[in-house]
Amino acid sequence: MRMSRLFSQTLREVPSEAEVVSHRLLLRAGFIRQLAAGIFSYLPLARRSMTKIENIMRDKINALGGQEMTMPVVHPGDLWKETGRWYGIGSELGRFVEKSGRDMALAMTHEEVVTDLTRKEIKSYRQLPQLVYHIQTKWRDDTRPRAGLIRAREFTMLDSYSIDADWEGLDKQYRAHYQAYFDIFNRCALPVIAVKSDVGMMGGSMAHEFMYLTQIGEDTLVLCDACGYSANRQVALFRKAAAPEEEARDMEKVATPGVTTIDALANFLGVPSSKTAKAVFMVAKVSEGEADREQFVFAVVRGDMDVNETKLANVVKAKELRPAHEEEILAIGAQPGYGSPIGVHDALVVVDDAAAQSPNLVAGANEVGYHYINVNYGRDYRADIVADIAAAKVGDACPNCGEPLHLSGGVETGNIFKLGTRYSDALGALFLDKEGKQKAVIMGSYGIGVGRLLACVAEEHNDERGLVWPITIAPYHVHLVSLAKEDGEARDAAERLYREMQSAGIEVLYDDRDGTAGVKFNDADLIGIPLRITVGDRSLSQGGVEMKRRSGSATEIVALDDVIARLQHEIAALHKEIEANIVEVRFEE
RNA sequence: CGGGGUGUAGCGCAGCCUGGUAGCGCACAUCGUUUGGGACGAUGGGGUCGCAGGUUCGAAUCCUGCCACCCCGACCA
Repeated sequence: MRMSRLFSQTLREVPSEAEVVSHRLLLRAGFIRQLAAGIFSYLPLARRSMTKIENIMRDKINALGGQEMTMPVVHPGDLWKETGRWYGIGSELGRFVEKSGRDMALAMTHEEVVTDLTRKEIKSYRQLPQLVYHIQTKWRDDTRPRAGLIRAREFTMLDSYSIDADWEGLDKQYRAHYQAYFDIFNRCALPVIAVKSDVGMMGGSMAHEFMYLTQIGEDTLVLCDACGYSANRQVALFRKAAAPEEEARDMEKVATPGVTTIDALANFLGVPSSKTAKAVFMVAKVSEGEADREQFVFAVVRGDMDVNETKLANVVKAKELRPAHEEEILAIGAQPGYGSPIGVHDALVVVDDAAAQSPNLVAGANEVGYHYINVNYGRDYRADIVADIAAAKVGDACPNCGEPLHLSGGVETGNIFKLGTRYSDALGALFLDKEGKQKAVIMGSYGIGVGRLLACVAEEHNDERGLVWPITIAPYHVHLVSLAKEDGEARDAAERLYREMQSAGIEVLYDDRDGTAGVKFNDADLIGIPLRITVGDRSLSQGGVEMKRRSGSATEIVALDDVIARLQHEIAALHKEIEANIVEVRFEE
């Protein structure tokens, strides 16, 4: 490609809307342009890189036996009503009405459509297992898109769907994806870790997320350096210190004027916060068929812990959870600041297992200015649910090995879900097994965001001058910079090299523009193509052209006749360096 | 959805407080001089000042409403 003909231009100044480095550089280098919040055009340079990413994905999923297809972006609302997600998902699902008056949905994911296809195509165990995939546009009307391609509303995603006759088959395909996904990220030179995660709106029984660790990440991960335990904070477990064994003492009301926080309470009574019970008031939205119902949720954790809202939402089967208003709290017989489950009514009481096992806690008296001491679960209050609803925090003990946990930010670049029969049951995707018995197919779904992956690679591989693409997904292999002033020896050499590279299959971006060396070098650094060849009178007088890697500072003079062979060697070497970094992963159950 | 901020040429910004019909840098076009790390000079093209009302002889500027975009939070794969 001649740069004089390239559609996009580099920007000297950063558009003011861009804050994170990948967004800034992708804009400045002319890879992307924003049309609206979270909606982007992918210009020719980005398109080339994304095509390379997609081809890496195709390689890896094809190797698992995947069959590529394309499912639509516009879906009938009825299909989403059949699985209940039309009602279960809020404004994030794009909806519109056809001219005939029929409800339609924009694809935010494709479980409905692939399961609908499955129920029509798959009749017998003889057709199973199956693995189908596509690379397709999704629309998720995120309330707050941000950070360029990291969190867009319209984006392209690889998603594959496994269909099996039995659970062993699902396990096998799930593990295969676990490995294949690491391979994909490794080939793109993006370091990721896999963490256990919440199943969220997908439903199902097990999920892992592939996380790129970075400050700008919006997810919080809980990690153990000692044994490698890793989980999204939403589901992270931790070992809770057992409460000391004590005889239950008599409950007693004590005056605690003006003491409304756990810290103040522990201070006032001279007890550790682990000897107190913290009350958290939430209101859950629970789906009941097509309607939603609000349910007051009274959560209790020990004072030294916080409620994990995802865990809580899961145990109460809530689609949404919000803090309760003061009037709602008073209405169930509780008192903000002095709340406890003792004597409340019309509330779903959820008690964390550690709080339930801790004797003689301090808890509110549901009366302004008073607390109870020596409150004991079972004797003084009851629960509808006892479960782990506490959030892991820095320094908590690892659930596997007991060593202290730490936290990190992460961007979710991919995820894998064991869907089980969540969708096949809902849509009746049934097959006949060997015995002629009708069964629901067992499914898994697996996804990677293409644009987000591109942005994460840009976030990981850059320096103060611009992007530094790994060879595997760089838009071109070689940036050929001509410093020829006018027609002459240097121009002829550059033109000749450009033709030779093209016929040798070397992908080359040729800077044939008029302009100064500074402008061209700066653009080359900004765009970040891995290899740079510079042709000018000076290099010719030194015996040829100058070759330089974008990632390093060393330059080498290469004779004109050797350039193609040297480049082929360098390109192969760069590929080899990426392959060398690929590590064997083990599947963490 | 709550809090904060910003909308003036493709990009970055000034002008707004104190109303008088728009300016700077970069980019773009032409010519000349330059040419190995963002050159110089000259000339030129490009803006219904986010949109709609209002106040006024007169609005980028003052008032009201709306919209868009960004950041923080809530939310979310």
